[in-house]
Amino acid sequence: MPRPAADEQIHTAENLYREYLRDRGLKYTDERRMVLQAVMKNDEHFEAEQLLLSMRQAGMRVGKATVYRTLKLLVACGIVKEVHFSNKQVHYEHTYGQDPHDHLVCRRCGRIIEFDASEVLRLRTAIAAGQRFHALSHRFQIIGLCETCSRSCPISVRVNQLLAQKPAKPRKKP
Amino acid sequence: MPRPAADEQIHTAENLYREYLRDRGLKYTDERRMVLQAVMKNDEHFEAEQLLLSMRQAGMRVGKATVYRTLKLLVACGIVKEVHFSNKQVHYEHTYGQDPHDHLVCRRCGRIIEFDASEVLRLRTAIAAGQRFHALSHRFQIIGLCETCSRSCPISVRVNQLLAQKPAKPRKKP
DNA sequence: GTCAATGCAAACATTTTGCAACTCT
DNA sequence: AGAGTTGCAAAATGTTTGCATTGAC
Repeated sequence: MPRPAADEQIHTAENLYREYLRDRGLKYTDERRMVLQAVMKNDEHFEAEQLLLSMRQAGMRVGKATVYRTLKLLVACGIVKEVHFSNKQVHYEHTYGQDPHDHLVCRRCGRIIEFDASEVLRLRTAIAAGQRFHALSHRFQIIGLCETCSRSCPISVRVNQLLAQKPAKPRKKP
Repeated sequence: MPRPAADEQIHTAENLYREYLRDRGLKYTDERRMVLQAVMKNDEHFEAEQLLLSMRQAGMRVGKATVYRTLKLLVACGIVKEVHFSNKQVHYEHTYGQDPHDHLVCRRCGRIIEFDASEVLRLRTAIAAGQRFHALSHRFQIIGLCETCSRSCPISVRVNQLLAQKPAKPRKKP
């Protein structure tokens, strides 16, 4: 499960990206190149804001809007994929050159475990065929408890975890 | 693919809900009852704001915050499930008493097609077992083009659809 | 020279929160 | 009576947009 990509891969991805842009009269700017690099060099999973931060810390100067705009491009050309782990921000992962995989998400500790997606792909093909649907991609995640949490986590605790409503504060009286 | 639930089902769901609340010292209020009813009677898929609106149109008086808070409860006790169709709001669906299913999402026209999830469940069990993971639920969607769109939609158009960035203007040649 | 891209700040949309008043149990 | 709940409006998020300026081709 390699996190950051090798330089080699970055290069191939860059070519794909460049071609994608050229083909539709878009420009290959410094910013777009930098975002691609940052995406490929960072952890596999990330969020937009996080990416922006890590880029700035690395001394690159980019605007937030550019990051958001560029991520869309990268998604469109298939180098990056959107993942919805939480209900808040979108998460991204660079999938270029990675083996297809999906995720197990631990509801308690948030751990993300990847697993090989071959079977899922097979199933997806079968289902799509049955519905005359032209499948292009999929999202699959299994939600539950990882080994550690399922051992240490009595049901009552689990249930309260689920209850997102805030702990119901102490009350003062008039 | 029944959209609204039968009164019978609403009743059973209500009991489950009630018990869930009682078990942890929460109260079964009018608002909570109304939200449940609205959820079950409306279309299978909906968004929070939409639900609020339909409730108000039906003459019920509830605050937005209550709707959001109650939806969380309903998710927690398994009557409602969150679905991420778009990157904007969360969508919900009431799953109580419905056959387990997942979705095909047409990228072009947004159509949602449901399919039986038995195979997915089987696969999920196998995968979870292999990773010593305790699966509780899953999210699965296949993204692509529905039959109609895949016929009428030349590649170039598809690609521009993907490109969420606004400009994506026509290209003229030098 | 053109047309597209950038950065910024303002706009947006959705969801969450603090708090006083209120209600179930 | 008292813990939990509500509604409201304000706050918090995360993401998008308008526009003047800058930059790629």
